[in-house]
Amino acid sequence: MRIEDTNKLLIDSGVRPLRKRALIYNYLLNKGNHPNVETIYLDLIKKEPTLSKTTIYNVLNLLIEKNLVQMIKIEGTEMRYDADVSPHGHFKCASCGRIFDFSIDESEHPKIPLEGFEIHQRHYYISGYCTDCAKAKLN
Amino acid sequence: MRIEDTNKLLIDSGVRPLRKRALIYNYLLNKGNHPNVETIYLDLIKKEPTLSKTTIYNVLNLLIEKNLVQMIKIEGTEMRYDADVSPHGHFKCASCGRIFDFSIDESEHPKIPLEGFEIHQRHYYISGYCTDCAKAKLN
DNA sequence: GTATCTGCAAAACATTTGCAATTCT
DNA sequence: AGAATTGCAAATGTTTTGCAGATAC
Repeated sequence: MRIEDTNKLLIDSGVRPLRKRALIYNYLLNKGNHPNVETIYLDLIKKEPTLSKTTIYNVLNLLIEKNLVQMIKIEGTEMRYDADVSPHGHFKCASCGRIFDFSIDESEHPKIPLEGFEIHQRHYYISGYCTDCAKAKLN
Repeated sequence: MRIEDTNKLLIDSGVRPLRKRALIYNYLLNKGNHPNVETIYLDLIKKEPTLSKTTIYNVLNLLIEKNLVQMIKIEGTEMRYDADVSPHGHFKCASCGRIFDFSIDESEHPKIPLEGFEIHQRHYYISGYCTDCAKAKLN
């Protein structure tokens, strides 16, 4: 996705499309993985040497508030960030560390046996071995 | 559960049933909630004044390794700990902060559309408002 | 008696905050 | 110009680590 299209998405959500904001959001949209702040920082300072981690935190928190990005808590102590806010699950491979997205059909969401509870968000996290690592283990 | 029974569980999992280990595991088993390290510490030093947080971290990491305890990452940056390692979900109330357990029937687990992946753990986290807070909001 | 465990203090990280400088319109 | 944003440095909060002393068997 081009920066201009990213700007448009920001404007549509009531966020002023500032240069560094758009850069960070564009990065998340295009990479499609689930980077931590460190990775975002190291990747982006190549093209934007004055970018700081504080700004990355600021922007991410803003984008989360505007529901353009979601936090993923699948790694140890750090947060991962995902520009795909549609309902989907995450699989973390315990061996290679990669995180895989998978879709969950609406009809497949487990019923929550909690009477009168109001559900806002669902997070489905799976851990185990991905195909590659499961195969490698057999050898 | 009595300490003697906790000791037995530890031995069955190949863990030497040391005094402070058993104390911490027994606490988690009996409380049945999802305390953070701070809460465990404050509760247990009442009866075991020489207990340190370092030991709590050490013991928890050992119990996790032995699959007697699982980490729950539903709060901001801190870890919560749960001695119930059977498959179940957690609901976090965004208003009062309480965490509720709920069971998920085996047949209800969503199918994971990832060919050849080996699943070890499933975490299902829901956030929203609990019944009490949902009602309070209406007033 | 020896290996293991514990606990203090310090280190290591991730994230937030205060505030002055910069940028945007 | 004026309001919002940025970035440095410091603060905060959680978890880990190094190592000396204590404990278990």
